[in-house]
Amino acid sequence: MLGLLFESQAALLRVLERRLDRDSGLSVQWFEVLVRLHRAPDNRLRMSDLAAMTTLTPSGLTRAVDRLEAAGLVVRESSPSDRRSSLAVLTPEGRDRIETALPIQLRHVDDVLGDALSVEEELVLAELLRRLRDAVKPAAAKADTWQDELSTS
Amino acid sequence: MLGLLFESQAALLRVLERRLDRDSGLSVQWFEVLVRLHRAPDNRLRMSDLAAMTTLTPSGLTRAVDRLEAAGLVVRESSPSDRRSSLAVLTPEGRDRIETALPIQLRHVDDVLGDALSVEEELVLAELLRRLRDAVKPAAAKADTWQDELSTS
DNA sequence: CAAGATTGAGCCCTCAATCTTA
DNA sequence: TAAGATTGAGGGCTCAATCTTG
Repeated sequence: MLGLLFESQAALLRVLERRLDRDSGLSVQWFEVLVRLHRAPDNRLRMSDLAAMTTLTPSGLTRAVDRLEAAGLVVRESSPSDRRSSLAVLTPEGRDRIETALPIQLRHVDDVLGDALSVEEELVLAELLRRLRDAVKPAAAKADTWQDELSTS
Repeated sequence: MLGLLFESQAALLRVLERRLDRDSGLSVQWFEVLVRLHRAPDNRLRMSDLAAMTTLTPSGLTRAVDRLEAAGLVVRESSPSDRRSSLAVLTPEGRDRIETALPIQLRHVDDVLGDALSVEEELVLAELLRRLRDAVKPAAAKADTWQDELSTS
């Protein structure tokens, strides 16, 4: 059961990150960050909130945003309310990039999942995984936007 | 749905690898390899088969076995039937190590999963994940031993 | 030429420590 | 003292190329 979770995730990740890189030139981490920012109000999010929403640690997020900034897809702004925190903000170029990549990637997800599960089974799986995640990572439950975007996948 | 799979796996992995390292001094990759060898006939497996059973690529497996060998938990032997392939073999020390670690880690898995899901739900989740994995990584289905070991988890 | 295993190069992540502000 | 973010050190993984054997 635990092994299955790891294996299925790893195998799926292999296939999908390959396609994501080939079609859109993005890593999974970049994709995660850009999707979150794209859905966020005003296209901006605090670094620590972003870290809580993705599979990255705060440290990993810092490095990822460094590279996204160097690539021109994101910029950092300092928070007006709290001088300790900084905000990651999507640039117009980053916006274009994720808006192009998203529908392509969603189609790939459909392809892969559609072969294995029916629509009803996908819903059951999603529900069980949500419960699992919420138990292990409560922080993510608050900002739960992925499945809005990916619910048909 | 896709996001949930990644998130739940990542969050679970964080928690469990922490405990595995603290209690048994093993990484998840080492644990995977040792479990597979422990269950294999004669405690030995070809490198490529081992790679197909774990979340590692052939390349990653080579490095991991290098380190396991340096740690004295595994040794390499050349295959008698095919001079191209080598076999990873569990040492007595490796055997002790995994036999100590396994029950501890299974308890941790129970702790974490038990909070989130009922026994019936775990079975459903396992079945769905198995189908998903088999669709994406057919190679793993052949050597499907994890859930024997972890079915109660 | 294909299969099995390995290595060289490069990338990126994590932990722990550090710096700044609340 | 804690929260937010970052960096220094170290480790490990992947891809692509290579070497050996079938």
